[in-house]
Amino acid sequence: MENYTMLFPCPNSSSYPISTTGVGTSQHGFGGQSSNAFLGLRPSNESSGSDHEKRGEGGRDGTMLMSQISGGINGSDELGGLGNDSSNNNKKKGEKKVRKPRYAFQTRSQVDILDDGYRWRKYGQKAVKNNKFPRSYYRCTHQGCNVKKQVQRLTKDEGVVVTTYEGVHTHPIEKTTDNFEHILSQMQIYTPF
DNA sequence: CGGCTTTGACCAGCGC
DNA sequence: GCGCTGGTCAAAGCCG
Repeated sequence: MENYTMLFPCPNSSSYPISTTGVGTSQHGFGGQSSNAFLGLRPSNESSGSDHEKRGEGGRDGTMLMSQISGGINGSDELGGLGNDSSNNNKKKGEKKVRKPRYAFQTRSQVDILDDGYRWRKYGQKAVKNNKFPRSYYRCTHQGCNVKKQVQRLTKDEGVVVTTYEGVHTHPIEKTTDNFEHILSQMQIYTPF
């Protein structure tokens, strides 16, 4: 499966009484880059170099743990396409497959789709192995924006939704609401018991 | 009628 | 080489 690298420190956890847990198999340890990764979704170059060194600063007491999935090969943040012509350049023939860095985070939420201010169109759904819930694939509907996301609910804990973003939006958020808080408002308060 | 979801088919990568 | 799995496409249907 994919490798997940944490990178969502969410500094003041006290403000938001939600709890999200880190996405499972983080083989690379925390990559705690304190960026506004979420909604900014800014890729980091480190995925390409495999110099994942753990900087324990972030994520440990964070409420939302964000993960970067280095799809195994190379996160070449080029994020290229973004508005490129029809075919995505992810798969060129004869070339090493270049995969955009992906960011995943788990949230406890009743709803699968967190309204992050962007508009998404569903383009696929697949049953995944070892999971009784299907994984849904969404694409940003904004013209020229190639951002994708996957949404999956965990079998182990049906209250946990794993959202994986891939790419960076090339346009401003469409709903200018305080989206992050909106997201948080949709999350269920997590009590360990 | 346009945009979105659903769903089966197709394709590519990967492990055996 | 083959089968499995993940990811995407595209046609059909639904809904506002």
